[in-house]
Amino acid sequence: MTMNKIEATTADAYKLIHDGVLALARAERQGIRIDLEYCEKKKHHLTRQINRLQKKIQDTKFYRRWEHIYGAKTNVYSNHQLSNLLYRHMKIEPMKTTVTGRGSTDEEALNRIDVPELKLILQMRKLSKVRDTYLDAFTREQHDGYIHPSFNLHTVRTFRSSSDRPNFQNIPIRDKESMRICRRALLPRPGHQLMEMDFSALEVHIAACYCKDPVLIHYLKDKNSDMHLDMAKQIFMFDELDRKIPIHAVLRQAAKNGFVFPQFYGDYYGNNSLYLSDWVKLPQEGRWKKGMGLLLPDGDYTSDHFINHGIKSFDDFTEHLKQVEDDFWNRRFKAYHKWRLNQVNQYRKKGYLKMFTGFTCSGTMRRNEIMNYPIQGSAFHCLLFTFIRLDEIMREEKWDSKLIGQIHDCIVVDAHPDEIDHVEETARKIIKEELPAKWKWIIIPLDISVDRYEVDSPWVIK
DNA sequence: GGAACTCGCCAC
DNA sequence: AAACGTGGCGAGTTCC
Repeated sequence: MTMNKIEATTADAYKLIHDGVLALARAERQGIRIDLEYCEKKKHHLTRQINRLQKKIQDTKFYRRWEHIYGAKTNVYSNHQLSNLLYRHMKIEPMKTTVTGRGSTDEEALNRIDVPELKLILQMRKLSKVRDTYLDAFTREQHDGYIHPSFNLHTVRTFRSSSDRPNFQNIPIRDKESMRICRRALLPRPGHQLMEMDFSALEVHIAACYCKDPVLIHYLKDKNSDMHLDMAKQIFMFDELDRKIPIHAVLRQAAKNGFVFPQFYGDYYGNNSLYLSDWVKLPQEGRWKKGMGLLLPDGDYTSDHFINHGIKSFDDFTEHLKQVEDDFWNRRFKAYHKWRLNQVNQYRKKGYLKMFTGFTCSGTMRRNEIMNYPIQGSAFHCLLFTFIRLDEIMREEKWDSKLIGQIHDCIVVDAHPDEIDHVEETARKIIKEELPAKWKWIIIPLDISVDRYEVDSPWVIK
């Protein structure tokens, strides 16, 4: 068989890293402006809130029981102590254990225990996370009002990037309150505005480039098709769903986060079943009774709907998802499945994996790692190339706008308002023209979505 | 008193 | 048979 010469070499990979390091170093030197005064004020404010919560906890019977065991060593931040208190002294059955076999005290576990004081502990954890991991890091790492996060290209097994001091790649966004508090601290330069350019579903597009699964390609190319909605129909057994209707969109979201993505990462129906039954608020033991769970599009409760379709318990639901999974890989995405099996076989034969971008993954890998590394790495390399080219053009054309960071599939720009349209156009051109010209293996058009923040306003989503 | 580990939790 | 990929980081704990 003749080699289809679309794959890059190790030398190409080296060049990408070399150019990438330089481009990222320039972004590091620019830095991100922070609102120091806000950070200090907010830290004080959070400290007062945390202290109030701590006092409230210390005023309870629960705390006195804790103190009875640990005396002067009692510490409400100690999960070790909390675990002993709940699972040894109070003899509560742990819902799950940590890797070392202790009863877990994470958010999910605490939420299942009917002790009101645990809500206060969780609230304290959330506030101290924001204060200690983010605001405190910003003020500690800042110099003249700018932080300069490092972007590393030499630390990650998949040849993705990482970021540290401070980590720019894990600033809260999902939780609205944490997002507001942390991102309020990050500002554009005076007269500028922040903008983000996100690749849309980048990893899935790259996965499709690797496996060339016609069904997956169709889902990505055809705007009228919707993979997550189709999976929601199958999982929740509806003939028709419309993503524009809120409750339908909720089921779509559940299918996406509770089935499709985990499956792509190598998860299996057993975990999907736990996640999804929890999502629709149905119990994981016993027979389901009428009137349980969320209200569904057809006006029935989830349990009624499922019972009508022959699913009468959590075990039935798990069995259903087992069939959905089987259909997912052996019918719907059978070419993707075949590619995954082939990846594993190739690795077993050769002892390493080669990415389309020229990188070699070697060392011992588990099955899921084998299937994920090339996709994750190559996806990031699309971003890195775009970042390098933007940086070059920015310097050539002497933009006042500055690249300031990158979050795996998203580029963050501190943009001058007069240039912002041009920045976006330039990025689109790179992605639509240069990238597929450089890498012929990109057989599905990539796209970006752009978010613009207001002039002189922080990085807060309305 | 510091290194290494555990746990939890933030992002993609 | 088993079963979710990649990171960084802070606080608590344990080890030396």
